[in-house]
Amino acid sequence: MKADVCTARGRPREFCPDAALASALRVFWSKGYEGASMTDLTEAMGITRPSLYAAFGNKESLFRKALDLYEREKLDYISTALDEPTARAVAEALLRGALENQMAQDEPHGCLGVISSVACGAEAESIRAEVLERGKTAKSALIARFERAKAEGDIPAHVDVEGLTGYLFAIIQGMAVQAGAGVSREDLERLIETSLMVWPSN
Amino acid sequence: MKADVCTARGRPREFCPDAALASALRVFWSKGYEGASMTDLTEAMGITRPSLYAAFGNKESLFRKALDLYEREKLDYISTALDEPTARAVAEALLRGALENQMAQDEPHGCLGVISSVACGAEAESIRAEVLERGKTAKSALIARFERAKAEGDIPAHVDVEGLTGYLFAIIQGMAVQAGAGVSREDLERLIETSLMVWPSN
DNA sequence: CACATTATGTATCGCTCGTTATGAAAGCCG
DNA sequence: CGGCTTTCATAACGAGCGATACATAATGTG
Repeated sequence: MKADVCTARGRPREFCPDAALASALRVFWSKGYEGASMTDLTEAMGITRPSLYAAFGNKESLFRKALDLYEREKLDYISTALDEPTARAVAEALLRGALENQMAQDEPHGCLGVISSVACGAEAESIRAEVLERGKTAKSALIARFERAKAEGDIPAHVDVEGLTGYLFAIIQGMAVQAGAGVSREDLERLIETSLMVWPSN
Repeated sequence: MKADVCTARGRPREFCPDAALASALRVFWSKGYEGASMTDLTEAMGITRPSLYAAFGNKESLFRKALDLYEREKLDYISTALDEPTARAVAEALLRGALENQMAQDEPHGCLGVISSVACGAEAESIRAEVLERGKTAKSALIARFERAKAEGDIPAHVDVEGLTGYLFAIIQGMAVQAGAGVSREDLERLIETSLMVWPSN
Protein backbone atom coordinates (compact mmCIF):
# COMPACT_ATOMS: atom_id res chain seq x y z
CA MET A 1 0.00 0.00 0.00
CA LYS A 2 2.81 2.38 0.83
CA ALA A 3 3.87 3.09 -2.75
CA ASP A 4 6.87 5.17 -3.64
CA VAL A 5 5.43 8.51 -4.59
CA CYS A 6 8.24 9.83 -6.76
CA THR A 7 8.97 6.81 -8.91
CA ALA A 8 7.10 6.51 -12.19
CA ARG A 9 7.52 2.93 -13.17
CA GLY A 10 6.70 1.41 -16.49
CA ARG A 11 6.72 3.00 -19.90
CA PRO A 12 6.01 6.72 -19.69
CA ARG A 13 2.99 8.04 -21.54
CA GLU A 14 3.66 10.02 -24.65
CA PHE A 15 0.91 12.62 -24.33
CA CYS A 16 -0.15 15.29 -21.85
CA PRO A 17 -3.41 14.29 -20.13
CA ASP A 18 -4.38 17.91 -19.49
CA ALA A 19 -3.97 18.91 -23.12
CA ALA A 20 -5.82 15.79 -24.23
CA LEU A 21 -8.66 16.56 -21.83
CA ALA A 22 -8.85 20.11 -23.15
CA SER A 23 -9.19 18.72 -26.67
CA ALA A 24 -11.88 16.32 -25.53
CA LEU A 25 -13.75 19.21 -23.92
CA ARG A 26 -13.82 21.06 -27.23
CA VAL A 27 -15.31 18.01 -28.95
CA PHE A 28 -18.03 17.54 -26.31
CA TRP A 29 -18.69 21.27 -26.37
CA SER A 30 -19.35 21.37 -30.09
CA LYS A 31 -21.05 17.99 -30.57
CA GLY A 32 -22.62 17.14 -27.24
CA TYR A 33 -22.13 13.95 -25.27
CA GLU A 34 -23.82 11.54 -27.63
CA GLY A 35 -22.83 13.41 -30.76
CA ALA A 36 -19.14 12.99 -29.89
CA SER A 37 -17.95 9.54 -30.97
CA MET A 38 -14.88 7.85 -29.61
CA THR A 39 -13.31 8.28 -33.04
CA ASP A 40 -13.97 12.04 -32.89
CA LEU A 41 -12.44 12.17 -29.43
CA THR A 42 -9.32 10.10 -30.08
CA GLU A 43 -8.58 11.98 -33.29
CA ALA A 44 -8.93 15.36 -31.60
CA MET A 45 -6.90 14.22 -28.60
CA GLY A 46 -4.19 12.67 -30.76
CA ILE A 47 -4.20 9.36 -28.89
CA THR A 48 -5.45 5.83 -29.53
CA ARG A 49 -8.49 4.26 -28.00
CA PRO A 50 -6.70 2.09 -25.41
CA SER A 51 -4.67 5.09 -24.24
CA LEU A 52 -7.87 7.02 -23.74
CA TYR A 53 -9.48 4.24 -21.74
CA ALA A 54 -6.34 3.73 -19.64
CA ALA A 55 -6.07 7.41 -18.82
CA PHE A 56 -9.70 8.46 -18.43
CA GLY A 57 -11.74 5.32 -17.76
CA ASN A 58 -14.63 5.31 -20.21
CA LYS A 59 -16.59 7.85 -22.21
CA GLU A 60 -18.82 8.92 -19.34
CA SER A 61 -15.88 9.34 -16.98
CA LEU A 62 -14.06 11.37 -19.63
CA PHE A 63 -17.08 13.60 -20.02
CA ARG A 64 -17.28 14.25 -16.29
CA LYS A 65 -13.63 15.25 -16.20
CA ALA A 66 -14.21 17.54 -19.17
CA LEU A 67 -17.23 19.01 -17.39
CA ASP A 68 -15.09 19.69 -14.32
CA LEU A 69 -12.56 21.48 -16.52
CA TYR A 70 -15.34 23.45 -18.17
CA GLU A 71 -16.76 24.63 -14.87
CA ARG A 72 -13.35 25.49 -13.51
CA GLU A 73 -12.01 27.43 -16.48
CA LYS A 74 -15.00 28.56 -18.53
CA LEU A 75 -17.68 29.16 -15.93
CA ASP A 76 -15.58 31.09 -13.46
CA TYR A 77 -17.32 34.28 -14.58
CA ILE A 78 -20.36 33.15 -12.62
CA SER A 79 -18.73 33.18 -9.19
CA THR A 80 -16.93 36.46 -9.88
CA ALA A 81 -20.19 38.01 -11.06
CA LEU A 82 -21.78 37.28 -7.69
CA ASP A 83 -19.20 39.59 -6.07
CA GLU A 84 -20.44 42.64 -7.96
CA PRO A 85 -21.84 45.30 -5.65
CA THR A 86 -25.33 45.70 -7.10
CA ALA A 87 -27.90 43.30 -8.49
CA ARG A 88 -27.79 45.07 -11.81
CA ALA A 89 -24.01 44.76 -11.93
CA VAL A 90 -24.34 41.05 -11.13
CA ALA A 91 -26.78 40.62 -14.00
CA GLU A 92 -24.60 42.60 -16.38
CA ALA A 93 -21.49 40.60 -15.44
CA LEU A 94 -23.41 37.36 -15.93
CA LEU A 95 -24.76 38.37 -19.32
CA ARG A 96 -21.43 39.68 -20.61
CA GLY A 97 -19.55 36.73 -19.15
CA ALA A 98 -21.96 34.34 -20.81
CA LEU A 99 -21.45 36.13 -24.11
CA GLU A 100 -17.67 35.79 -23.87
CA ASN A 101 -18.02 32.14 -22.94
CA GLN A 102 -20.54 31.32 -25.64
CA MET A 103 -18.93 33.31 -28.46
CA ALA A 104 -15.21 33.02 -27.72
CA GLN A 105 -13.01 32.78 -30.76
CA ASP A 106 -11.36 29.41 -31.42
CA GLU A 107 -13.91 27.80 -29.11
CA PRO A 108 -17.22 26.15 -29.92
CA HIS A 109 -20.21 28.45 -29.71
CA GLY A 110 -22.92 27.88 -27.15
CA CYS A 111 -22.85 26.43 -23.65
CA LEU A 112 -21.80 22.89 -22.82
CA GLY A 113 -24.31 22.75 -19.98
CA VAL A 114 -27.24 23.70 -22.16
CA ILE A 115 -26.18 21.32 -24.92
CA SER A 116 -25.81 18.47 -22.47
CA SER A 117 -29.07 19.10 -20.65
CA VAL A 118 -31.13 19.25 -23.85
CA ALA A 119 -29.70 16.23 -25.70
CA CYS A 120 -31.35 13.48 -25.78
CA GLY A 121 -30.86 9.73 -25.88
CA ALA A 122 -31.24 7.10 -23.19
CA GLU A 123 -27.55 6.51 -22.51
CA ALA A 124 -27.08 10.17 -21.62
CA GLU A 125 -29.65 10.17 -18.84
CA SER A 126 -27.16 10.03 -15.97
CA ILE A 127 -25.08 12.69 -17.70
CA ARG A 128 -28.14 14.89 -17.99
CA ALA A 129 -28.96 14.40 -14.32
CA GLU A 130 -25.49 15.49 -13.28
CA VAL A 131 -25.52 18.58 -15.48
CA LEU A 132 -28.93 19.58 -14.14
CA GLU A 133 -27.69 19.11 -10.60
CA ARG A 134 -24.78 21.46 -11.17
CA GLY A 135 -27.10 24.00 -12.75
CA LYS A 136 -29.37 23.90 -9.71
CA THR A 137 -26.56 24.82 -7.34
CA ALA A 138 -25.66 27.78 -9.54
CA LYS A 139 -29.27 28.90 -9.51
CA SER A 140 -29.45 28.61 -5.74
CA ALA A 141 -26.37 30.79 -5.38
CA LEU A 142 -27.91 33.41 -7.63
CA ILE A 143 -31.18 33.36 -5.72
CA ALA A 144 -29.29 33.89 -2.47
CA ARG A 145 -27.40 36.79 -4.00
CA PHE A 146 -30.60 38.47 -5.18
CA GLU A 147 -32.28 37.90 -1.83
CA ARG A 148 -29.43 39.85 -0.29
CA ALA A 149 -29.78 42.54 -2.93
CA LYS A 150 -33.48 42.83 -2.17
CA ALA A 151 -32.75 43.17 1.55
CA GLU A 152 -30.30 45.91 0.69
CA GLY A 153 -32.99 47.72 -1.27
CA ASP A 154 -31.12 46.99 -4.47
CA ILE A 155 -34.08 45.25 -6.07
CA PRO A 156 -37.61 46.74 -5.90
CA ALA A 157 -39.71 45.25 -3.12
CA HIS A 158 -42.45 44.08 -5.46
CA VAL A 159 -40.10 41.84 -7.45
CA ASP A 160 -40.28 38.06 -7.02
CA VAL A 161 -36.63 37.05 -6.55
CA GLU A 162 -37.03 33.46 -7.68
CA GLY A 163 -38.97 34.60 -10.70
CA LEU A 164 -36.27 37.12 -11.50
CA THR A 165 -33.58 34.47 -11.20
CA GLY A 166 -35.40 32.06 -13.47
CA TYR A 167 -35.96 34.93 -15.87
CA LEU A 168 -32.25 35.82 -15.97
CA PHE A 169 -31.32 32.16 -16.34
CA ALA A 170 -33.72 31.86 -19.25
CA ILE A 171 -32.09 34.79 -21.04
CA ILE A 172 -28.65 33.23 -20.61
CA GLN A 173 -29.86 29.81 -21.73
CA GLY A 174 -31.65 31.37 -24.67
CA MET A 175 -28.44 33.16 -25.59
CA ALA A 176 -26.68 29.81 -25.55
CA VAL A 177 -29.29 28.35 -27.88
CA GLN A 178 -28.90 31.26 -30.27
CA ALA A 179 -25.10 31.20 -30.08
CA GLY A 180 -25.15 27.53 -31.01
CA ALA A 181 -27.59 28.30 -33.80
CA GLY A 182 -25.20 30.73 -35.47
CA VAL A 183 -26.55 34.10 -34.35
CA SER A 184 -23.93 36.83 -34.68
CA ARG A 185 -22.08 38.32 -31.76
CA GLU A 186 -23.51 41.72 -32.60
CA ASP A 187 -27.07 40.39 -32.32
CA LEU A 188 -26.34 38.87 -28.93
CA GLU A 189 -24.85 42.16 -27.77
CA ARG A 190 -28.06 43.93 -28.72
CA LEU A 191 -29.96 41.24 -26.84
CA ILE A 192 -27.87 42.00 -23.76
CA GLU A 193 -28.36 45.76 -24.12
CA THR A 194 -32.10 45.21 -24.23
CA SER A 195 -31.99 42.97 -21.17
CA LEU A 196 -30.06 45.59 -19.23
CA MET A 197 -32.36 48.35 -20.41
CA VAL A 198 -35.41 46.64 -18.93
CA TRP A 199 -33.67 45.45 -15.76
CA PRO A 200 -35.92 46.40 -12.82
CA SER A 201 -34.80 49.40 -10.81
CA ASN A 202 -36.30 51.67 -8.21
CA MET B 1 -51.00 7.83 -66.01
CA LYS B 2 -54.69 8.57 -65.69
CA ALA B 3 -55.25 6.50 -62.56
CA ASP B 4 -58.64 5.90 -61.06
CA VAL B 5 -58.85 8.24 -58.11
CA CYS B 6 -61.45 6.44 -56.07
CA THR B 7 -60.26 2.87 -56.26
CA ALA B 8 -57.85 1.75 -53.55
CA ARG B 9 -56.19 -1.29 -55.02
CA GLY B 10 -54.12 -3.81 -53.16
CA ARG B 11 -54.23 -4.76 -49.52
CA PRO B 12 -55.47 -1.88 -47.38
CA ARG B 13 -53.15 -0.59 -44.67
CA GLU B 14 -54.06 -1.47 -41.13
CA PHE B 15 -53.07 1.76 -39.41
CA CYS B 16 -53.94 5.45 -39.62
CA PRO B 17 -51.00 7.44 -41.02
CA ASP B 18 -52.08 10.61 -39.21
CA ALA B 19 -52.24 8.90 -35.83
CA ALA B 20 -48.92 7.17 -36.48
CA LEU B 21 -47.33 10.51 -37.41
CA ALA B 22 -48.68 12.07 -34.25
CA SER B 23 -47.08 9.28 -32.23
CA ALA B 24 -43.81 9.76 -34.07
CA LEU B 25 -43.94 13.47 -33.28
CA ARG B 26 -44.20 12.72 -29.59
CA VAL B 27 -41.10 10.51 -29.77
CA PHE B 28 -39.04 13.11 -31.64
CA TRP B 29 -40.32 15.78 -29.27
CA SER B 30 -39.15 13.97 -26.17
CA LYS B 31 -35.93 12.38 -27.48
CA GLY B 32 -34.77 14.59 -30.33
CA TYR B 33 -33.98 13.50 -33.86
CA GLU B 34 -30.92 11.41 -33.11
CA GLY B 35 -32.13 10.25 -29.73
CA ALA B 36 -35.20 8.69 -31.33
CA SER B 37 -34.33 5.27 -32.73
CA MET B 38 -36.34 3.47 -35.34
CA THR B 39 -37.26 0.94 -32.67
CA ASP B 40 -38.60 3.74 -30.45
CA LEU B 41 -40.58 5.10 -33.37
CA THR B 42 -42.08 1.85 -34.63
CA GLU B 43 -43.06 0.78 -31.12
CA ALA B 44 -44.75 4.09 -30.40
CA MET B 45 -46.45 4.15 -33.78
CA GLY B 46 -47.59 0.55 -33.47
CA ILE B 47 -46.32 -0.45 -36.90
CA THR B 48 -43.40 -2.45 -38.26
CA ARG B 49 -40.29 -1.06 -39.86
CA PRO B 50 -41.20 -1.80 -43.50
CA SER B 51 -44.62 -0.21 -43.00
CA LEU B 52 -42.96 2.92 -41.69
CA TYR B 53 -40.58 3.13 -44.65
CA ALA B 54 -43.37 2.47 -47.14
CA ALA B 55 -45.58 5.18 -45.66
CA PHE B 56 -43.06 7.88 -44.71
CA GLY B 57 -39.88 7.28 -46.72
CA ASN B 58 -36.99 7.25 -44.27
CA LYS B 59 -36.24 8.68 -40.85
CA GLU B 60 -35.36 12.16 -42.08
CA SER B 61 -38.48 12.36 -44.21
CA LEU B 62 -40.58 11.18 -41.26
CA PHE B 63 -39.04 13.87 -39.09
CA ARG B 64 -39.86 16.60 -41.60
CA LYS B 65 -43.47 15.47 -41.73
CA ALA B 66 -43.56 15.44 -37.94
CA LEU B 67 -42.06 18.93 -37.92
CA ASP B 68 -44.76 20.10 -40.30
CA LEU B 69 -47.40 18.69 -37.99
CA TYR B 70 -45.73 20.33 -35.01
CA GLU B 71 -45.70 23.74 -36.65
CA ARG B 72 -49.27 23.40 -37.83
CA GLU B 73 -50.84 22.19 -34.58
CA LYS B 74 -48.50 23.16 -31.76
CA LEU B 75 -47.00 26.42 -32.93
CA ASP B 76 -50.19 28.06 -34.13
CA TYR B 77 -50.10 30.26 -31.03
CA ILE B 78 -47.32 32.24 -32.69
CA SER B 79 -49.34 33.47 -35.64
CA THR B 80 -52.37 34.23 -33.49
CA ALA B 81 -50.17 36.14 -31.05
CA LEU B 82 -49.09 38.46 -33.84
CA ASP B 83 -52.71 39.59 -34.21
CA GLU B 84 -52.83 41.02 -30.69
CA PRO B 85 -53.40 44.77 -30.67
CA THR B 86 -50.37 45.91 -28.65
CA ALA B 87 -46.73 44.85 -28.53
CA ARG B 88 -47.12 43.94 -24.89
CA ALA B 89 -50.14 41.78 -25.67
CA VAL B 90 -48.17 40.09 -28.44
CA ALA B 91 -45.36 39.33 -26.02
CA GLU B 92 -47.76 38.07 -23.37
CA ALA B 93 -49.57 35.83 -25.85
CA LEU B 94 -46.24 34.45 -27.05
CA LEU B 95 -44.99 33.73 -23.54
CA ARG B 96 -48.21 32.14 -22.35
CA GLY B 97 -48.62 30.22 -25.59
CA ALA B 98 -45.07 28.92 -25.28
CA LEU B 99 -45.81 27.83 -21.72
CA GLU B 100 -48.88 25.89 -22.80
CA ASN B 101 -46.94 24.30 -25.63
CA GLN B 102 -43.90 23.42 -23.54
CA MET B 103 -45.73 22.22 -20.44
CA ALA B 104 -48.87 20.63 -21.86
CA GLN B 105 -50.07 17.58 -20.00
CA ASP B 106 -49.67 14.24 -21.80
CA GLU B 107 -47.14 15.87 -24.10
CA PRO B 108 -43.36 16.00 -23.86
CA HIS B 109 -42.00 19.06 -22.11
CA GLY B 110 -39.87 21.56 -23.96
CA CYS B 111 -39.84 22.69 -27.58
CA LEU B 112 -39.13 20.42 -30.53
CA GLY B 113 -37.44 23.26 -32.39
CA VAL B 114 -35.04 24.03 -29.57
CA ILE B 115 -34.25 20.36 -29.02
CA SER B 116 -33.59 19.83 -32.71
CA SER B 117 -31.47 22.94 -33.17
CA VAL B 118 -29.22 22.14 -30.21
CA ALA B 119 -28.60 18.43 -30.85
CA CYS B 120 -25.80 17.52 -32.10
CA GLY B 121 -24.29 14.82 -34.29
CA ALA B 122 -23.19 14.90 -37.91
CA GLU B 123 -26.14 13.09 -39.45
CA ALA B 124 -28.54 15.71 -38.06
CA GLU B 125 -26.85 18.64 -39.79
CA SER B 126 -29.41 19.00 -42.56
CA ILE B 127 -32.20 18.64 -40.00
CA ARG B 128 -30.63 21.37 -37.90
CA ALA B 129 -30.37 23.66 -40.92
CA GLU B 130 -34.03 23.23 -41.73
CA VAL B 131 -35.16 23.89 -38.17
CA LEU B 132 -33.01 27.02 -38.00
CA GLU B 133 -34.47 28.21 -41.29
CA ARG B 134 -38.01 27.91 -39.97
CA GLY B 135 -37.01 29.73 -36.82
CA LYS B 136 -35.60 32.59 -38.84
CA THR B 137 -38.86 33.17 -40.66
CA ALA B 138 -40.71 33.29 -37.33
CA LYS B 139 -38.21 35.82 -36.04
CA SER B 140 -38.61 37.96 -39.14
CA ALA B 141 -42.36 38.01 -38.67
CA LEU B 142 -41.97 39.10 -35.07
CA ILE B 143 -39.51 41.84 -36.01
CA ALA B 144 -41.97 43.17 -38.57
CA ARG B 145 -44.74 43.14 -35.98
CA PHE B 146 -42.66 45.09 -33.48
CA GLU B 147 -41.55 47.56 -36.16
CA ARG B 148 -45.21 48.29 -36.73
CA ALA B 149 -45.77 48.60 -33.00
CA LYS B 150 -42.93 51.07 -32.74
CA ALA B 151 -44.38 53.14 -35.58
CA GLU B 152 -47.69 53.13 -33.73
CA GLY B 153 -45.96 54.46 -30.61
CA ASP B 154 -46.58 51.16 -28.89
CA ILE B 155 -42.91 50.58 -28.12
CA PRO B 156 -40.70 53.39 -26.75
CA ALA B 157 -38.67 55.14 -29.43
CA HIS B 158 -35.34 54.37 -27.80
CA VAL B 159 -35.86 50.61 -28.00
CA ASP B 160 -33.91 48.56 -30.54
CA VAL B 161 -36.58 46.40 -32.16
CA GLU B 162 -34.25 43.65 -33.34
CA GLY B 163 -32.61 43.56 -29.95
CA LEU B 164 -36.02 43.33 -28.32
CA THR B 165 -37.03 40.49 -30.63
CA GLY B 166 -33.86 38.52 -29.94
CA TYR B 167 -34.40 39.18 -26.25
CA LEU B 168 -37.96 37.85 -26.31
CA PHE B 169 -36.86 34.86 -28.38
CA ALA B 170 -34.15 34.13 -25.84
CA ILE B 171 -36.67 34.09 -23.00
CA ILE B 172 -38.88 31.66 -24.88
CA GLN B 173 -35.96 29.43 -25.82
CA GLY B 174 -34.67 29.56 -22.26
CA MET B 175 -38.12 28.56 -21.06
CA ALA B 176 -37.94 25.58 -23.38
CA VAL B 177 -34.59 24.57 -21.95
CA GLN B 178 -35.94 24.81 -18.43
CA ALA B 179 -39.15 22.99 -19.29
CA GLY B 180 -37.12 20.13 -20.74
CA ALA B 181 -34.92 20.20 -17.64
CA GLY B 182 -37.86 19.54 -15.34
CA VAL B 183 -38.60 23.00 -13.97
CA SER B 184 -42.13 23.23 -12.57
CA ARG B 185 -44.95 24.98 -14.30
CA GLU B 186 -45.29 27.33 -11.38
CA ASP B 187 -41.68 28.45 -11.73
CA LEU B 188 -42.15 29.14 -15.43
CA GLU B 189 -45.27 31.16 -14.65
CA ARG B 190 -43.27 33.30 -12.27
CA LEU B 191 -40.65 33.68 -14.99
CA ILE B 192 -43.34 34.95 -17.33
CA GLU B 193 -44.73 37.35 -14.74
CA THR B 194 -41.26 38.79 -14.30
CA SER B 195 -40.81 39.14 -18.05
CA LEU B 196 -44.09 40.99 -18.36
CA MET B 197 -43.31 43.19 -15.37
CA VAL B 198 -40.14 44.50 -17.00
CA TRP B 199 -41.59 44.76 -20.50
CA PRO B 200 -40.71 48.22 -21.82
CA SER B 201 -43.53 50.73 -21.82
CA ASN B 202 -43.86 54.47 -22.23
C1' DC C 1 20.76 -8.54 -18.00
C1' DA C 2 16.23 -10.39 -16.60
C1' DC C 3 12.00 -8.83 -14.36
C1' DA C 4 7.91 -6.35 -13.28
C1' DT C 5 5.19 -2.59 -14.79
C1' DT C 6 2.98 0.60 -17.68
C1' DA C 7 1.87 2.56 -22.39
C1' DT C 8 1.22 1.82 -27.25
C1' DG C 9 -0.68 -0.01 -31.87
C1' DT C 10 -3.55 -3.30 -34.23
C1' DA C 11 -7.34 -5.77 -34.66
C1' DT C 12 -11.58 -7.15 -33.05
C1' DC C 13 -15.52 -7.92 -29.97
C1' DG C 14 -20.76 -7.59 -29.25
C1' DC C 15 -24.24 -4.39 -29.94
C1' DT C 16 -27.35 -1.08 -31.94
C1' DC C 17 -28.20 1.84 -35.66
C1' DG C 18 -30.95 2.91 -40.14
C1' DT C 19 -32.36 0.41 -44.01
C1' DT C 20 -33.99 -3.33 -47.00
C1' DA C 21 -34.70 -8.11 -49.33
C1' DT C 22 -38.07 -11.75 -49.14
C1' DG C 23 -42.26 -14.13 -49.10
C1' DA C 24 -46.82 -14.65 -47.24
C1' DA C 25 -51.43 -12.34 -46.64
C1' DA C 26 -55.35 -9.44 -48.05
C1' DG C 27 -57.96 -6.77 -50.90
C1' DC C 28 -59.84 -5.50 -55.95
C1' DC C 29 -60.90 -6.84 -61.04
C1' DG C 30 -61.82 -9.91 -64.87
C1' DC D 1 -61.45 -18.81 -59.42
C1' DG D 2 -56.73 -16.67 -61.22
C1' DG D 3 -54.07 -12.45 -61.98
C1' DC D 4 -52.61 -7.93 -59.97
C1' DT D 5 -51.43 -4.82 -56.56
C1' DT D 6 -50.33 -3.26 -52.13
C1' DT D 7 -49.32 -4.15 -47.22
C1' DC D 8 -47.88 -7.22 -43.80
C1' DA D 9 -44.25 -9.76 -40.74
C1' DT D 10 -39.74 -12.02 -40.31
C1' DA D 11 -35.19 -11.69 -40.81
C1' DA D 12 -31.15 -9.95 -42.18
C1' DC D 13 -27.76 -6.47 -44.14
C1' DG D 14 -23.57 -3.21 -43.77
C1' DA D 15 -21.91 0.42 -40.98
C1' DG D 16 -20.75 2.66 -36.86
C1' DC D 17 -20.92 2.59 -31.94
C1' DG D 18 -18.33 1.98 -27.19
C1' DA D 19 -15.18 -0.99 -25.27
C1' DT D 20 -11.10 -4.68 -25.12
C1' DA D 21 -7.61 -8.72 -25.93
C1' DC D 22 -3.42 -9.20 -27.40
C1' DA D 23 1.27 -8.69 -28.41
C1' DT D 24 4.97 -5.22 -28.55
C1' DA D 25 7.76 -1.40 -26.85
C1' DA D 26 9.75 1.42 -23.28
C1' DT D 27 10.86 2.55 -18.74
C1' DG D 28 12.59 1.65 -13.58
C1' DT D 29 14.11 -2.05 -10.25
C1' DG D 30 16.70 -6.13 -8.47
